[in-house]
Amino acid sequence: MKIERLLSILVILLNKEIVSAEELANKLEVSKRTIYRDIESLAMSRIPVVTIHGRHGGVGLMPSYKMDKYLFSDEEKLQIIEALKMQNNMMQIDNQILIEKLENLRESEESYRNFSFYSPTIHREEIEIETKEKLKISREAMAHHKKMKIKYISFTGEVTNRVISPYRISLKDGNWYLDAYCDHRKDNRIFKLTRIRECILLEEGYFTTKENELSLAANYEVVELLFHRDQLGKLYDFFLEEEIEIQKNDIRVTFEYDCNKNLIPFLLMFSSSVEVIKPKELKEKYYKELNKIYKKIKDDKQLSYIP
DNA sequence: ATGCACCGACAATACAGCCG
DNA sequence: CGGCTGTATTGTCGGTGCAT
Repeated sequence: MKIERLLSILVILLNKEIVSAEELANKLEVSKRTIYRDIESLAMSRIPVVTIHGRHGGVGLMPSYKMDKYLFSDEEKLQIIEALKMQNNMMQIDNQILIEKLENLRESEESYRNFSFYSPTIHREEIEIETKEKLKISREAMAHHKKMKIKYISFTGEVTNRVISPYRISLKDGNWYLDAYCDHRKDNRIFKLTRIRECILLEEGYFTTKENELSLAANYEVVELLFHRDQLGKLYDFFLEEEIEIQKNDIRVTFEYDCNKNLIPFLLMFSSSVEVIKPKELKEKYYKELNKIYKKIKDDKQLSYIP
């Protein structure tokens, strides 16, 4: 009977912040004195019971005990720690104390250092440091609803000075982007962090407006490319097993791609080791780009040895 | 001042184990 | 089996101390 009551008290305490001895006594149909003896038994079993004196006082459990024994399993705590570490490494969010608290709550002593988010993007280490600084300013701007003044270089090299109100940071295809309302364009725009050359946090605040999704409707088309055999290793960075067809001398890759997005920079990564089979429009666009490069080399007088 | 946790002392009750 | 004894559990009472 006593054991059953002790368990009942434990369950009640796990579900409530503070319970008075009288409430427990009424619920379990015993006297308050018995409840106090039970609490003493729980405390002797190393269950961290805390009591609060005075008005609105009562009996409760240490919050860490609830977290430790009731809410999360060791595995679940580990997952939270990993997510926090990722936030810490990638976003420079100072949550070290929280991570340590959670690590202390884990049953297992084994430290979890199998994950590293040291360099999450495709950029050089120096660029990564610069980007993290921009991320920090952007986060601060979003947290305090402050505007930012930026110098931005567009894809085509056009330089503009803008005042923006950022509302979202995203990591896509190895690059950081900032979604923001642009005072200059009077519309929402997406800014690639590496192309933000100067960035200052302004005192001027902004009101949160409804975020507009800046995505055009996807328009998928089948793309077929032919790669040189020696590109196979690189191809697995971008394509699925079923999209790659290994042939005798080359590799045929067939995949669906949103033709609103520019595929040319990707193709140029493979220099002469790639050939566009279809669609025809992409092939033409690609050759046009190659022609531009060829013309540039041909016109360079310093390179007299080029035929 | 009041409400509540907390505790000691003592009594009542229930139950198990032992013995004749 | 019935009585005795020891132990565990619980309730009552009265008091102390702390927080509001």
